[in-house]
Amino acid sequence: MIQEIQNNYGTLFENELLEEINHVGTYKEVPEGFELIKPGSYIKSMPLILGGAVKILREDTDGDELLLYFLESGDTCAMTLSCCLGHHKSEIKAIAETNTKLIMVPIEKMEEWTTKYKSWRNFVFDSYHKRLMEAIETIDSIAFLKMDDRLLKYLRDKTKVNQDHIINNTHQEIAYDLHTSRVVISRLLKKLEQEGRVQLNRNNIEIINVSSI
Amino acid sequence: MIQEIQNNYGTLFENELLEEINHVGTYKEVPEGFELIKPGSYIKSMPLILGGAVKILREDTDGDELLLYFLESGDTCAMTLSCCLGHHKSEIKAIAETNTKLIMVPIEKMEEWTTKYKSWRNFVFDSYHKRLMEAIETIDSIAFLKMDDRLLKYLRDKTKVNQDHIINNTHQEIAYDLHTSRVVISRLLKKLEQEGRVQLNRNNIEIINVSSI
DNA sequence: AATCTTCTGTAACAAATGTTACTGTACTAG
DNA sequence: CTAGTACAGTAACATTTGTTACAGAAGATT
Repeated sequence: MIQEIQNNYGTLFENELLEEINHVGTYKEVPEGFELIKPGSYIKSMPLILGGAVKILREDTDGDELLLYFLESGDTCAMTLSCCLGHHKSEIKAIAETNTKLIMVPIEKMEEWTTKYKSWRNFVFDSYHKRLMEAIETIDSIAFLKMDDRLLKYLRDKTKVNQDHIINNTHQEIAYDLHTSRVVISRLLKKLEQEGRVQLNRNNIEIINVSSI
Repeated sequence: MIQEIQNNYGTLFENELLEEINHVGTYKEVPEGFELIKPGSYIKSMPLILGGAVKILREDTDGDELLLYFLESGDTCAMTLSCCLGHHKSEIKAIAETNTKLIMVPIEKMEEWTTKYKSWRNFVFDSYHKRLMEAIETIDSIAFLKMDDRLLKYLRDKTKVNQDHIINNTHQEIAYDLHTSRVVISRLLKKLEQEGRVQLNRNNIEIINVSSI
C-alpha cells in the first residue's frame, strides 16, 4: 500500500476500498505547470490528490481564462467526477500548481464503488458540495469584490496552497488568473507594497500581511 | 399517484421509487415571489419541482444579491441536496419565479434512496453536475461579459423560464438580480429599445429579439 | 380633481478598470 | 561583453460602471 493513500484517505475510506484504490490506481508525479486536464478533452480516469496542489481554471472561447479554485491533498476534481459519471467533455483546465503526487483511478471503478461503498458515495457527494461552494465563493469574489480585494484574496489563497510566503509569479501570470491586465495588477501590488503588506521583487512577491479588514 | 410526479420524473425513476415519492412527499403550491429557502436556515426537506420555476440567489453579508440560476420542472436544488446530506446551513436564497408546484421530500429518505435506488443516485449526481455547470456559466457571464451582454443573457433566460416574451419586472428588480444599479439597467435597456430589440413599458418589457451576436 | 407614490429617463459626474505606450532594469544567450 | 528578451513601473487616456440628483409620466389614493 502506498503510504500516501493511507495518509490522505485513511480516515475517509475503509481498508477494503483503500486496498482497491492501491490496486487499480496508477501513481503519478507531475511537475509544477503540468497540464492535467485540457478543456474539451474526454477523461478516462479521475485523480485523487496525494500531495501538492492543482489549480482549476475556466477558459472562454477567446482563450481568456479565470481561476476557479485550488485542489489540495485529499481532494478530487468534481468536474472530472461528473464528466466521468455523465460521460461529458471536460469544461475546465487543470494545471499543477506545485509538484503534485496523485493516483489515477480508472472511471469504470467509479460506478462500481458508488454502489459498493457508502464511504465512497459520501466522498463523492462531499466533493461535489465543496466544489459547488468554491464555485459560489468565486462568484462572490467576482460579483461583490473590487479588484484590490480579489487580489488580496488571491494572495491569501496562494500562500495557503503553496505553504510559502513567497509567491513565485510574474504580474502577468496573476493577471491571467484574475482575468485582468498586467498593468492593473502592477498598480495594485505597488499600492500594497506602499502599505507595507507585500515586498515586490523580480518574479516573486514576498507576503508580509494580506489579511482582510 | 399525483400525475405531475409521473409526468416529470416518470422516465427518470422506477415505479417503486415514484410510489415512495408520492407516499412520503408533501405536495405544495406556492405563488410567485414566495421565499422557499432563506440563507442561513437549516433545511429539513428537499423540493422536487413539478411545474413553474424557482430562482436561486446568492446574498452577501451586506444584503447585496446576485442571481445564480433558475430551476425548472424536473430539477432539484443541489444546494439543498448537499445541505441535507452534509447537514450544513443553506448558503443561498430560493424564490418562486412563477407560481410553482413542488413536492417536498423529507431528508431522512435521501440517504435511504441513495443506497437503494441507482436511478436516484444518478439523479443526484446529475443534479450536482447541472448545478455546477450553471454556477460556472454564471462565472463566465460575470467574468467575461460586459453588462450589456449579461443583460441580454438575463432577458433570454427569463423569457425561457417564464415562457413569455413579456417580462413583468421593473428596472430595479432586474438591477438586483444582476447586482448593479437601476440607472445602469435603464440606460442599457433604452439602448436595446433604440436598436429595436425590446419595447419598454411601465412595469414590463416586451422582448422582440435578444439573441446574441 | 388633487395628492402621493412608484417607475422611468436623463444629465452630470465619480470611480474603477482596461489600454497603449514608453521607460529602465534584470536576466539570458550568443 | 553585447544584444536580445522578459519583467516591472508609470503616465496618459478611454471605457465601463456606479452614483447622485432631478424631472416627468403613470398609476393609486383620498
